[in-house]
Amino acid sequence: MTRDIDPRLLFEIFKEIGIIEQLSRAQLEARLPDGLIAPHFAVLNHLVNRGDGAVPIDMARAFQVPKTSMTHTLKGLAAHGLVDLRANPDDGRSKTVWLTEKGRKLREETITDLVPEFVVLGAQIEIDKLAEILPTLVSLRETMDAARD
Amino acid sequence: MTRDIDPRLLFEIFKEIGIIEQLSRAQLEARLPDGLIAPHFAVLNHLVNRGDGAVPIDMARAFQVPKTSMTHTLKGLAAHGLVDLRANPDDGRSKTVWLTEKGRKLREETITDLVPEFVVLGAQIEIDKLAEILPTLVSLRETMDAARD
DNA sequence: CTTGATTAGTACGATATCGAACTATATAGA
DNA sequence: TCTATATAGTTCGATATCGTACTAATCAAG
Repeated sequence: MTRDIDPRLLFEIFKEIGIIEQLSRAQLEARLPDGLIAPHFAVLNHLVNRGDGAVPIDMARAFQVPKTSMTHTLKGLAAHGLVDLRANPDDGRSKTVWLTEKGRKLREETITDLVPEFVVLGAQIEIDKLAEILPTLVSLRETMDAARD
Repeated sequence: MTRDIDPRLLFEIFKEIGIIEQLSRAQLEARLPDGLIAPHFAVLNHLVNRGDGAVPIDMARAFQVPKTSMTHTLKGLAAHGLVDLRANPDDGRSKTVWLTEKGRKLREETITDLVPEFVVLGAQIEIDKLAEILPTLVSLRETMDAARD
């Protein structure tokens, strides 16, 4: 016997997720230098996690943003000296993105700055419950991600 | 014995939430008429849930956006004939926001359009798990919301 | 009441997002 | 090899977001 989902459940979940996203983004951006916003940080973070030398179009796809938006974000990061853009030796149309020491350091410091905030938050909610939702969030994200074709 | 949270857990949760928010917003906006985006829908939805006649500044606070952004969003909704802006009889500085029949209908139809998408999604993930995360998301949102002073 | 401080909304400018159109390069098929 | 198509990146224009500054109305202290 299969059971259909109550659409209102997903509606509510997405509503809560939207609010949490907004609040967490505000917390992050409050700790970033002037002129930098969440997408800039996300790129720095991505480069640390996945490694330097990524191609802009791949990052645009990873973040689900138009390539024009990625161009703009990278331009901002480069202007702040946080990444270097180099030609891609394998493909004359594209570039590769490299973290500078400054970029690496900014990401590191921003995360450090966030930790106390996270600890306070962690003290006010049940950590076990938080740990439990992560796999479901990952699975939801993966399912939605796979569905976009 | 108290246990500190691992900041990486919250970091991961916020990362997943950020991605899910982006994907769900894309799904929503794909179903909205040209010129309308997620914030417009959020306002319509808010007015249905909380009732007509809300004051713009209160909605700005509810959505955690600057009042200038709310002015802009309401202007767009009014231009599309989805809300009416009227003077506030109780306060000459402010206005009240009222849904038009068209606005009510658009919200209704958009939700209807989303249902099939939600059903497909619901068929691919464990509904029980989804139902379980909602209370934790609510609690996380409430805690973060309360912390912003 | 009067006056100073506060509040709601808007105008404006800077930056962000994103679709359409364009350029340069790469790739695939004859 | 040629040529048509596809792809990466940029430019440009429209709209969105948001901080600053302003106006008008309200509130509060005396």
